[in-house]
Amino acid sequence: MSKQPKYRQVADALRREIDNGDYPPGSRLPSESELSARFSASRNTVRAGLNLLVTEGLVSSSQGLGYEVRKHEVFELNASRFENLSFPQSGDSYSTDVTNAGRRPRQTFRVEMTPAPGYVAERLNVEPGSTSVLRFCHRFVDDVPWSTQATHYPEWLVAKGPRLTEPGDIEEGTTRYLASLGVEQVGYFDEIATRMPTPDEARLLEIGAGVPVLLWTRVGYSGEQAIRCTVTTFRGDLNRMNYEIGDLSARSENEPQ
Amino acid sequence: MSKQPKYRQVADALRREIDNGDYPPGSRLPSESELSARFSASRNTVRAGLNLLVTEGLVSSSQGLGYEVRKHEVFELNASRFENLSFPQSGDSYSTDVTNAGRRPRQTFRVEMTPAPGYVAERLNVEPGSTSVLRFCHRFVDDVPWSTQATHYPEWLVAKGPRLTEPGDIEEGTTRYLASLGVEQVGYFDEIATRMPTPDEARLLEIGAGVPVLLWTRVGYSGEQAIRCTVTTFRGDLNRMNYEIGDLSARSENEPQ
DNA sequence: TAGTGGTCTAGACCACCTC
DNA sequence: AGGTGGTCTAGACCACTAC
Repeated sequence: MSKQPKYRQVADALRREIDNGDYPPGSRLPSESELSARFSASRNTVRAGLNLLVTEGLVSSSQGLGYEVRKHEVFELNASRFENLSFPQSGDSYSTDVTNAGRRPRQTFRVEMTPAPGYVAERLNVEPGSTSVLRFCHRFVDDVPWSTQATHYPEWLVAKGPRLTEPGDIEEGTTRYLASLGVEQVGYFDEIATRMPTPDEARLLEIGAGVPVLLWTRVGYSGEQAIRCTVTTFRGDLNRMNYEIGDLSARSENEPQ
Repeated sequence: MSKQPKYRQVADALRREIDNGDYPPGSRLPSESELSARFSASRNTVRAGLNLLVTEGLVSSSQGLGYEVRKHEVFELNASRFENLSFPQSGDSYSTDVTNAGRRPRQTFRVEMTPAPGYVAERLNVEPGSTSVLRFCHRFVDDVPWSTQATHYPEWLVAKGPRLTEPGDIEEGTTRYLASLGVEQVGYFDEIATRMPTPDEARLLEIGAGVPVLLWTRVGYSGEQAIRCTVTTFRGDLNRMNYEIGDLSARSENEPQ
């Protein structure tokens, strides 16, 4: 073992004490000056150590209040059932999911015509920069920013389904609306990635340092044609996704062996 | 617009220049002292700005070398096909996938008997702390640490399949071996989450600051029984997962509309 | 050897929160 | 008012990389 720099010793000691339960989730750490005395280090050095814990997502800090141990409450989203073709739902599946979990959903919504970003154009199989309809949701659970969702529809589809450009919600859901026009989604291609948020994302989702985002890109197909590309950006500390594959009908959830 | 602190101005300016292509991926940023002169700020302030970019995953730094703009090369893993029940593969699916991509796979491997961690016990439906077999892989692509994979099997299954405890690879694959004993995996339950790496994970995967991990937990079922729990920890900057749902057989991948 | 980033200090002043 | 974290400085010394 090589000698660790002092700020790492500070971080390691505090991390151990947090893992150990000395500082449970939601509790406050000692102040910088107390830690400075305890570790015989300058305030700056202690700050460097605390900053490590912040970027690890273990604690958060706020001016005038101190450092708090993060609590993690996770919302799980079933991506196989979500909008599943065999489980048709009425209305907005996000709102029903959240309400079923006993939480209060809220969302802001807007529609705009916009050139398709390269990433989206590629997946919709249209020319980069060609016009697309963007339907954008900013979603909250109990007034905490939870995720953003941006769905792009290609121009040719708007000709068939002009209501896609309507600024308000589509009552029966866009999937159902398109199906009523004979454009039925028969399959999805999902991509999942993670990275640190851009400054814009950090602002929209009120993410502090040390929290990554979970990116979920879903392309919906009707036969050979891609008809939509939905990019959902989740706060990584609050969300988890799951998929069911194959036959899980017999699965028992409770009694241990 | 409120006035930003100086170290944020430094970060914002450099971020804009990076996005703008002034510093392409793989290139080096000016040295701290040069930036210090350019922004009329102390070296410490410039360092605070650069540290922001590091924790955002945009640049990395190394002693004696300077700050380098990260390049992102992503490996995509198809989780619906991977070990898919209808697409049986011979041998190790990881190695074949990587080789098919024209890269060189390498892995270290070990087996141990160990108490099942709470997280795993819950998913295997066994008592927390009861014995399980852990088969652990540390995987590299072209000698870059890529992921770790820990598969736990419950004790009762080892009685049926004693070769699970063999320290070496199982030639035909564990899935196939278990099937030959009448324990066939008929379905999976996948969970996907993200967070910042623990210090241990950061060491194993050689992750610097600003790179989250992607956690993939797969529980395999044979009828009502959970027979394995596999936790894969990916470097978030190098990996992406995808799932295919429904009927994508007609999907066209190339010609724009 | 020269230049780079890594660590550390001591002290100053500001902004925010609680009482 | 007093305590908390947030910002910033000037300077010192160390460790690593390149030449």
